[in-house]
Amino acid sequence: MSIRDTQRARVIETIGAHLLATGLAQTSLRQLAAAAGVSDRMLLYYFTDKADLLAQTMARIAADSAGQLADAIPPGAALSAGQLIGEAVRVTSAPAMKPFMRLWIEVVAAAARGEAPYPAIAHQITQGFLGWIEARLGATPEAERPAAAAMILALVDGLALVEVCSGAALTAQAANYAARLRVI
Amino acid sequence: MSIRDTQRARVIETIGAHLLATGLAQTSLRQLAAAAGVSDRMLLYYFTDKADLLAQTMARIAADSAGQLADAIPPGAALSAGQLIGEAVRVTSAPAMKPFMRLWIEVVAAAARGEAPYPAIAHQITQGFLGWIEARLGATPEAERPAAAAMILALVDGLALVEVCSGAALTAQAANYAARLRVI
DNA sequence: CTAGGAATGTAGCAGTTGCTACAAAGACTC
DNA sequence: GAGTCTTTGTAGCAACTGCTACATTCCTAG
Repeated sequence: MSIRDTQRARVIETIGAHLLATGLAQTSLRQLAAAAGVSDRMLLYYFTDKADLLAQTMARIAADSAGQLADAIPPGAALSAGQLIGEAVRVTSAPAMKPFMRLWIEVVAAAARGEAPYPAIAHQITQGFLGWIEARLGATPEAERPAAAAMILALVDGLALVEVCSGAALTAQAANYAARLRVI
Repeated sequence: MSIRDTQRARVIETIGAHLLATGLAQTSLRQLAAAAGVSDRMLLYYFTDKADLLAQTMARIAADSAGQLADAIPPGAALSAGQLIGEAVRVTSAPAMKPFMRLWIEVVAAAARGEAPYPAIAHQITQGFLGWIEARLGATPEAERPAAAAMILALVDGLALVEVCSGAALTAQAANYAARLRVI
C-alpha cells in the first residue's frame, strides 16, 4: 500500500470524525484540510476532487453507522410495525447515534438542494435504512413492508429533525409517545 | 407609503415565490435580485442585509402557509392523536403544501448548520406548527398534548424528508400507512 | 550513485460572495 | 429656482471558493 493510500484512509477517518462533530457547515477544502492535518493541495492529490473526498468519507460514516444499527437489533427479528417503531426510535435516539442523525439531516437537505454529491449519497443511505427496517418487519405482511418501512424511517428522521428545532427534551417526550403507536 | 415600502413588499412577495419554486440553493444577493427584477444594490437599500431580507420573506411564507393550514382544519377540532395523524398527513401532503414542505426541510437543515438567520426562523415556524397541532388535539389528555404534537410534527416533517430521498410514490404509501396509526 | 517516479510545498488564478463608497438622478418643499 | 431628502446606478473591495501550474524534495529501482 502506497503512502498515498495510507494517507487517503487516514484522511477519510479524520474527516469523518470532523463531519460528525461539526456537520456540513465547515467543509471548504481549506477547512477540511486543516481538520485532517494536511494541506488543501494534498487533499486534491489524495482524492480527485472535493466531491470524491466527501463521497468516500460519507460512505465510510454510513457503513460504520449501519454496523452499529445491525448490532443493535439482529436482522430477521420478526417484529410488527408497531413494535419496530419503538425499537427503531430507541436505537436511533441513543447518544452514540446522535451525531450521525444530525449529519444525516444535513445530508438530506443538501440532497434536496441538488448539491453534488449529496443526492447520490442520500439515496444510497436511505436504501440502507429501508433495508435495515424491512429486514426486521417479519411480523408485518410482506406487501405492507415497504410502506411500513418508509413510515418508520419518516418518524425516525422526523424526530431527529424536530430535535434541531425544539430541543432534546421535547423530542425525548415525543419519542416515548411514538413508542405507544400501533397499526390498526 | 413610500416607494421604498412599496418595493419592499413587492420584493418580499416575488422572492417568496422564487424561494418556494427553487429552494435555498440559489440565494446569493445577485440571484435574488435577478429573481425580483431589481439590482442587488437595491435589495440592500430595501433591507438592512441579506439575513433581514430572508427573514422577512420566510416570515411571509410561513404566515401564508399557516393560513392555509388553519383553513384546512378548523382550530378547536377535538381530535385524538391517532385521528390527527391522518388529517395532518393528508393536509401537509396536499399538492399546494408541497413547495412549502420542501423549502421547510431546507430551512431546518440550514438551522441545524447554525446559518443565520435560519435557526430563529426554524424555531418560530416550529412553534407555529406545534401550536396548530395542539389546538386540534381536543380529544387527547392535555398533559400528553406537547409530546403528541411533537410526535405528529416529526411524522409530517419526516414524510417530507423521505420524499426527497425516495420519491413521491413510496412516500404516498407511507402516508397512507401512517393514517392507520393509533395510540395505545 | 543515479535516474525517474512518488510525494509535497508555494503561489496564484478565476470565479463568487456579501457589502459599500461615491455620486448622479429624481422628487418635493420653500 | 435653490436646497434637501429619497431613490438608484456604477464600480469595486476584501474575503473566500475549488482547483491548478510549477517547482522541489524524497524514495526506491537499477
